[in-house]
Amino acid sequence: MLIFNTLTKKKEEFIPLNPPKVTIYVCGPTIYDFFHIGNARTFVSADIIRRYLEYKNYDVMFVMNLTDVDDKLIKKSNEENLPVEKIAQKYAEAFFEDIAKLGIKKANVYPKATEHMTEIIDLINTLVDKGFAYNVDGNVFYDVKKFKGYGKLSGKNVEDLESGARVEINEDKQNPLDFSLWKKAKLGEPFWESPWGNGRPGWHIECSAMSMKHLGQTIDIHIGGSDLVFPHHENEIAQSEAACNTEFVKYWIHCGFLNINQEKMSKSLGNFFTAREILKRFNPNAIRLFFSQTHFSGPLSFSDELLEGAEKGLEKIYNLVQRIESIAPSNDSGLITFEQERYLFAFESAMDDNFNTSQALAAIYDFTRDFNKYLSKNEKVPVEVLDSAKKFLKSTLTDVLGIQVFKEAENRNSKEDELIKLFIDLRTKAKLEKNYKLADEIRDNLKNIGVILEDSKEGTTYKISSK
RNA sequence: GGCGACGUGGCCAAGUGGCUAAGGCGAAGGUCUGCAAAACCUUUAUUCAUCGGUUCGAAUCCGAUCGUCGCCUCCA
Repeated sequence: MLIFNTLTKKKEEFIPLNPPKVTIYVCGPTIYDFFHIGNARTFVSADIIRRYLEYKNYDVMFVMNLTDVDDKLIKKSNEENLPVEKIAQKYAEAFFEDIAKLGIKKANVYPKATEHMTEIIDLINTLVDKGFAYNVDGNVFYDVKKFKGYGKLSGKNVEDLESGARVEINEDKQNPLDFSLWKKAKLGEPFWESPWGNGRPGWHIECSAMSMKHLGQTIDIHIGGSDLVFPHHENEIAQSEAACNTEFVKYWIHCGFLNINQEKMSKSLGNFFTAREILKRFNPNAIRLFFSQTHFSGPLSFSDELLEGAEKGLEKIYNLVQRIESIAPSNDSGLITFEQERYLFAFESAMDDNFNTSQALAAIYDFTRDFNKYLSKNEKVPVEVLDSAKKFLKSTLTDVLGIQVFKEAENRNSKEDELIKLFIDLRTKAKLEKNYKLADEIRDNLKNIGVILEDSKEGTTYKISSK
């Protein structure tokens, strides 16, 4: 299995530190607002990576942090006149609701910065003791020049960055690139006691501390958006490796942005939709399919039209699932079978190559087309064929890509089912009497309430519109 | 200014040295149907931004040009 590693800029064979265990850390949200659909893309991508590793029988330990104290939270707290904890609590709840709707599997741990102050302070202490950090009047900074490997992830060097001159000017810093490990509390800000006085941690240090605490000094995979490569992840490496003298992360995985009109969707540009809004308008399975159509590392443009296209694709798969479920399996011998191994092979080969979901989907669509064809040609279908088809769709779409396809049918209410069948019978009678006007009226009216009738040789079936 | 990514059919998007350039959406025609829908079939890129080069052979490697975007400041 190959994974593209941002650190080496190459696809590398994936060899976990302690197989079958795999440790994954994902940079989660700062819980000061609802997350947007671009954030959702990264969360879903990380979820698919995790699901595929589990599919491959790895024992995955998955950690996603929640940043619950920082400048943005403090700002929001002032705006809404609520304590920082309340803001954090509110948006943490919203976060869990939204990721559940998106079908994202729960992490093993969701560590929060405020619950790891001891670990954070210990880590800063180590860095100060080792001479990698310095204290200026209660503000502790990391001394970038002390860490030889600084820039190895982002491909930047300290000199280039200095000449860039876009770095914030702070007279306390020895070097403009040095970053905060501990921020001295200003009046009215939340604070924790520390050897350097009251204050709070800088943004980068929490990830180092929490990753170490929950997953160990060296982890297998660290996932985040491309905009975190520099400075966030670069700084995490500097902190962790300086403190531990061991490699921090074996494989760095970065996700591409969601673009609107060819521009990055971001809070600061204001061109974003919250995942919440989008979930109100689109089926979460269609959203996940939409994400999977493009490789996670590249940019993905976002629009209603594109999402509607994904909905149509999903519909095609739903139709096949429904068709499979409506068929009575046969136990006759000598029936024609369907060879489905090659589709699974194609799917796995694609996923093995750096989680190439768009190629993996092609295998699923090929299966969909060919299996539809098989069903049309064969009146009787053996039990094993139906079972293996279901198994294929479930393990590829649902288990790995997180797209639910079998749920709809299970949720069908039996009263509703009887009622609809009553209408179908009435319409069938009308059709026999060649009363097509009435037949069409029944069909049209049912369609208007989201029940779609389909005639075939075997009779009329119905499906509930996915919208 | 420094660093980096990308440019494939009407749209989205795989493929990154060698079988007929995946797949989805859309469009057109057809099979089936009372008509639809669904499903299936056919058509829709002699060509991969442009121009050069390397090679027996390039969308894929190299160079130049044009265009788009990102990071260097909080950001997934």
